[in-house]
Amino acid sequence: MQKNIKDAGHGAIAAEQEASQGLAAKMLRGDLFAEKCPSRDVLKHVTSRWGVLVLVALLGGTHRFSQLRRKINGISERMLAQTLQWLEADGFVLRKSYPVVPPHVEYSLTPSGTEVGLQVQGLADWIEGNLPSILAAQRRIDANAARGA
Amino acid sequence: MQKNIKDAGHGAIAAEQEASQGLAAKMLRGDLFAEKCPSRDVLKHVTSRWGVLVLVALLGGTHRFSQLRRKINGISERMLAQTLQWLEADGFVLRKSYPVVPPHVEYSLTPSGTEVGLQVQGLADWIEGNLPSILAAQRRIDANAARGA
DNA sequence: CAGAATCCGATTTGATACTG
DNA sequence: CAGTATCAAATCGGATTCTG
Repeated sequence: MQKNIKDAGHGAIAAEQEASQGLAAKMLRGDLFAEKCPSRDVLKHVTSRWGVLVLVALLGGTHRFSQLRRKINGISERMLAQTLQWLEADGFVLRKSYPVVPPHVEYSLTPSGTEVGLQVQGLADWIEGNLPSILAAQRRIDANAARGA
Repeated sequence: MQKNIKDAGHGAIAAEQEASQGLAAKMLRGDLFAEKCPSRDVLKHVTSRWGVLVLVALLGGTHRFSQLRRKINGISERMLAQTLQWLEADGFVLRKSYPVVPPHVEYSLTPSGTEVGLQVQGLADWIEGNLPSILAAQRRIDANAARGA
């Protein structure tokens, strides 16, 4: 493999698809299985450790920074800020800053953000709802593994 | 913060919920907003860098190790093995090993795995389908930021 | 309050080489 | 083919400190 993948900016999908499917410049959809497709970055932000939680939290409505921090138990200021910036840069989160004496900033989902939010909420809900059976399966499996797979 | 969070095993949800909602030992559902809830680990595996791709790939049917490796462009052997083990331990992936001369191993989704798979596929599809507009939004946003938000 | 900046340990990830 | 072992690099992520 070459080392110069650095130049593969956003035009990557086009190049990638052109190579694999012969499509022209007008790209219609991303391909997560393609190594250099920008969609991978978006997926990375959304599915980052805190991305899912932030999106689900914001589905509940506009929140302030410390509101989110309290709601998402265990997140640090650094990671919350970072995650919000990623999601904002992708156009999923809208940041509104009010120039008042004690700073006041509100975060909400854009229409686009609401759509991804709903997708990840589906996943989050499924996991929360099926946790008991997942834990049971985990126990069955490594009880089995312990005895020699 | 204490350092001994190590002891917080799987009983964490019960303790967590008991503390916040007064529930008894019989846990009915996980809570991703709770710091020590095991559901966070499951989410971590599923949304890990390659977890989503592996699940979506397996929705397409049974695959062998190297089939997956070829399909999921850019994944290393190490990470594919690791990811498959996580998903297997959570009961999402079924590993069948045939004791033949050139080793032959097949991976498929369990019923439970198919369900999570469909959830993540929803997300994956949305991202792939909306990539163009996401990229456009990204450009608008940092063009704006460049000029001074 | 809402962050930015810095320090630094813990994880993750990837090449590479080796094995049943 | 289907991995495991090992090492080095990159990144993640938290605690702390500082600012408007």
